[in-house]
Amino acid sequence: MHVAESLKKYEHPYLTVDGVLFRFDGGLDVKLCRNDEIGKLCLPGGFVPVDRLAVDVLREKVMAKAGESGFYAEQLQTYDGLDRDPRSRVVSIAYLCLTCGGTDGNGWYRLDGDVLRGSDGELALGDLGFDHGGIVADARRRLVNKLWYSDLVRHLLPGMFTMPEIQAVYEGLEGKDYYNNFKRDMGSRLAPVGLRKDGKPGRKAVLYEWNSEWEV
Amino acid sequence: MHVAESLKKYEHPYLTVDGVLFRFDGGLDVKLCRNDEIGKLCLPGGFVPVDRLAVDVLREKVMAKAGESGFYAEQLQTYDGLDRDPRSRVVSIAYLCLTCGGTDGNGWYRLDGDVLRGSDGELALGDLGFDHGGIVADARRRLVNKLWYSDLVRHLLPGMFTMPEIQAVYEGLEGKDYYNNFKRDMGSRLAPVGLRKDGKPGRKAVLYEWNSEWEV
DNA sequence: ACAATAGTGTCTTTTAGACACTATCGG
DNA sequence: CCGATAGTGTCTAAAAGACACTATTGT
Repeated sequence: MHVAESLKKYEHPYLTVDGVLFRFDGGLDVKLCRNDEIGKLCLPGGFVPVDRLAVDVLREKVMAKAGESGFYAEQLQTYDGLDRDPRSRVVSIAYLCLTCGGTDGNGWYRLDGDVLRGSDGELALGDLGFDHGGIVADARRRLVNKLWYSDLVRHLLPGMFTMPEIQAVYEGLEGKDYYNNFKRDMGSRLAPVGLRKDGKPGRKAVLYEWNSEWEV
Repeated sequence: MHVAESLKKYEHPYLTVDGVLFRFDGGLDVKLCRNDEIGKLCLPGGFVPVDRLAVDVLREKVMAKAGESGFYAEQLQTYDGLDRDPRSRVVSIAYLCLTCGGTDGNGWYRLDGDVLRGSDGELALGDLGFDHGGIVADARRRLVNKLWYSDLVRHLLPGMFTMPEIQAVYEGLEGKDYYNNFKRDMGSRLAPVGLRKDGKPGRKAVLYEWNSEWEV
């Protein structure tokens, strides 16, 4: 068609995806991988070609660069600053991604305030490549904001979990104490499916799964 | 640099912006303009060149195609479906835009459920071009969701307004009744700045402005 | 028995919903 | 005075915060 034709020679921005993959294990961890070109830790991601959906490219790149698959992903925001990549104009669609435990044990960094702690030492959010530090901060804010009016937390937990376990996720992410009111506050989100039998002392915990009836 | 070089010949998606500009005047109105190429009503917007910010292009295009300026704008979501534009792969960053009254009186359509009513008749959201019907629906949902935990409503109102006026916006958008509790619910958001003196019968209403101290 | 963990009950405080009533206006 | 419109007070119901207490488990 004629508009598309006239745009053939039109120089337009590159499009990329970046994934902020979180897990929760006593604290919030984010997956990072080293970018050899700029020599910094970055979010996994890559360029979006004409014939592929951003989220599909995301899954492929996160698998290739970070060894993770099977995670939950939803769009976070699109970053289009003119100089976010000094090499050329690159607009990036960022995704908030959640997983439970993770496939590959490497590349996880505990996000504690503005500092990232990994097995190879400690760095600040601002030390990440490009504008990725800000993207991680935005992703965490979104995750925390949506905790109670979405089912995001599901994706940070296994299919079955106990009340103390899910409460620890909420309390860790929100930095607040729900005392013994947590079950009450969960309302109809959870459905009991059994008892946990671990060798530890103390009363056996009831196992729950997410109630599929529940909706935001 | 070498990556950018190697990407020069790489065919990548076009990037556009689309603006969902709302106003509130007894009901929610959205600004649309006719796209002559596809012969349908569409959101105002256009292509993003390499050297410009999406939001700047948005303002320019909304001014050029819809005659509106001075509105509030925040990013809504990015739409990247492979076939959203049959002519070629076009990824669009959509913006939620708000204004009070508007500059140009034309092109406003009352959004009432799924139907759009304008001076030239009535159509459904699904009759808009591309995926713009869905984008409008997403924008309204976002606006309504953020009403209480953001200051979005400011941008739908003039600098000074009365309690019944702002209450009407909330009640119209949420479809619920706040009885006489609205002032209480507004908490510290508003600050009184005078009295409205219109010629109409009834007690004079107190004029308020947004309290700059208040934050989400 | 006891430390450790899970879970229940029950207060108080705060917030939300509903509406009766008072206060001003113009004509 | 009367119909309109704006605004206050108060009562009840529901939700949130805080914590004492009970219930099980392994050692």
